[in-house]
Amino acid sequence: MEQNRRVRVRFAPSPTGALHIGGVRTALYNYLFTKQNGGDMILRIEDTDSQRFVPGAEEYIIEALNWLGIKFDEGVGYGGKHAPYRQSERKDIYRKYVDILLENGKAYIAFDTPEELERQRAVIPNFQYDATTRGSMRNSLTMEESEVEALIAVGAKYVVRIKIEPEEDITVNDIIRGKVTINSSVLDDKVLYKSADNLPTYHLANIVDDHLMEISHVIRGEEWLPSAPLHLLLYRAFGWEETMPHFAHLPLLLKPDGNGKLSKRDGDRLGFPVFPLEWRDPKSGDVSSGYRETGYLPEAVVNFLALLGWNPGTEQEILSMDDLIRLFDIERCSKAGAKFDYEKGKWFNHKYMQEKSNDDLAALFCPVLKEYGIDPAKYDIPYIISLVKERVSFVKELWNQTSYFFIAPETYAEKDIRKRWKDGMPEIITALITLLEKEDFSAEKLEPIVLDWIAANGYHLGNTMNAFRLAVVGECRGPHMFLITDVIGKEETIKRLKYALQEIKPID
RNA sequence: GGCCCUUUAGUCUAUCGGUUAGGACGCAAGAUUCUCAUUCUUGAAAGAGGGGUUCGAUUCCCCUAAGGGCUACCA
Repeated sequence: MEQNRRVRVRFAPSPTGALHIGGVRTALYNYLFTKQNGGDMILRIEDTDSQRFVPGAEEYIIEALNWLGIKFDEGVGYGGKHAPYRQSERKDIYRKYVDILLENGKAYIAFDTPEELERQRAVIPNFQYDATTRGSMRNSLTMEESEVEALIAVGAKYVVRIKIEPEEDITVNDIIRGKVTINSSVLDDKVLYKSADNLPTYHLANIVDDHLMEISHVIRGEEWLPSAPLHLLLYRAFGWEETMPHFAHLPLLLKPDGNGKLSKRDGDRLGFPVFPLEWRDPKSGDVSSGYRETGYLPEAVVNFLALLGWNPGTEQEILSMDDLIRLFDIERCSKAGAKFDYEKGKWFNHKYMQEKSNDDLAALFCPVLKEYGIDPAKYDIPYIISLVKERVSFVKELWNQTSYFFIAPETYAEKDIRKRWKDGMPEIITALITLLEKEDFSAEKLEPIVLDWIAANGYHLGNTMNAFRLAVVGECRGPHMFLITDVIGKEETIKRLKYALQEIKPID
């Protein structure tokens, strides 16, 4: 990389809805790259499509990235010396630069309406507005200057198009893909400035803003690779090629079924969230789930996403944000799209759950308990969590694993009744009640007493303990039995055993 | 259709011409255990196909195929 230019990157989403997980990864890679280089991270909102603007999207994007720990130095909501950072507030700037292009002959005015273009496309196969066709269209290249002026004076709608010179090989040097060359003849004279809303298109606004905001590296999705040559031509047209940013086009995140890139519209259709945060579409009212609400830890999401398209080259997979900033290497990014593997995401969350302290998990779990009508203050929640945490991947799953600590079972798992509540068992449980009633109930004391009693009477250890477990828990699962009885106490344990004796009928 | 990008197990990937092709998720089996889960151990599983270049190709080149992207007054 040439000169000692300060590293400045931007994440430039369009506020057309929730940010999807692929966009999050793009933001993450930008962040990792700029932070490891001591650079700046800029948030620019590209709202030049007034038709597709969705209220709330901008706030959503900021909140989502904030949740994930991706921090900005400048931009919408953060301020900075290049403000404003919302493109809709930069109209005058774009107009000025469009005029420069018009003056130096790099762009021209076209009066063709969308309907007229539609007709051309219907009549001429593969119609493209370019050097071969613009001579027969209604534009400032084919019309008299006086006529153009007259039309504008009358208020005729027009667009500004870039004038692409044909038969020139254009090479973009991509950090990830190397040199990508295409011939200018396959490019069309893209609209730079729209008549519909008097706003620039992405292409123009993007180049002007990246230049003005002194962006050093453009790290974006592969869907932009085909228009990169156009962007290079625009830098040239403005005479900015010397300070043009470096480009890196990231491989796309693909649907797990292998049909296309992951998109916002996938919502929950694929069986997992595609959004970082829950999103309620303001128009349809549809709610799509988010990673946060599903119970993901932000560290897990960041770690998982970082490894979709990049890896450190070692066998280490659990990486904190600081690790990632230190190890990230944009040149090591893979080139091929990555299918989104939700199962692996779950595994990451499990790993991060295990690293959380019991107190931290308790703080996350208490709201869930309250939803179920349990008062956490009455229990030692961190201790209960310590008994079951290793068997869950999400905070919400803690409820399935701990509900019997708070609520006595009313039904019993049929397969466990069938296996463990056989003839003679009710009598053994009745005898167990008699034993328990006179014993000390701490786990360490009770365990040898009960085990010795089972052995002394010649009962089957597995069957007896599992019947005991079935009566107390409702099914045969959970942590060590005497740790459970220790938590729920003598009175409750005996109550549950007595209840089970009336309720459970052996199944043959 | 045109243009561009890509191609190692089901999935994410390591390998920068010479390896028993490594790791992880998932899957299967076993061990541990009063149960389920965790954990541990083991296992099955890959270089798209065809040509070159080379003493030697997963690795470099070409062709084909497949997948993906773009092809709007959307980003």
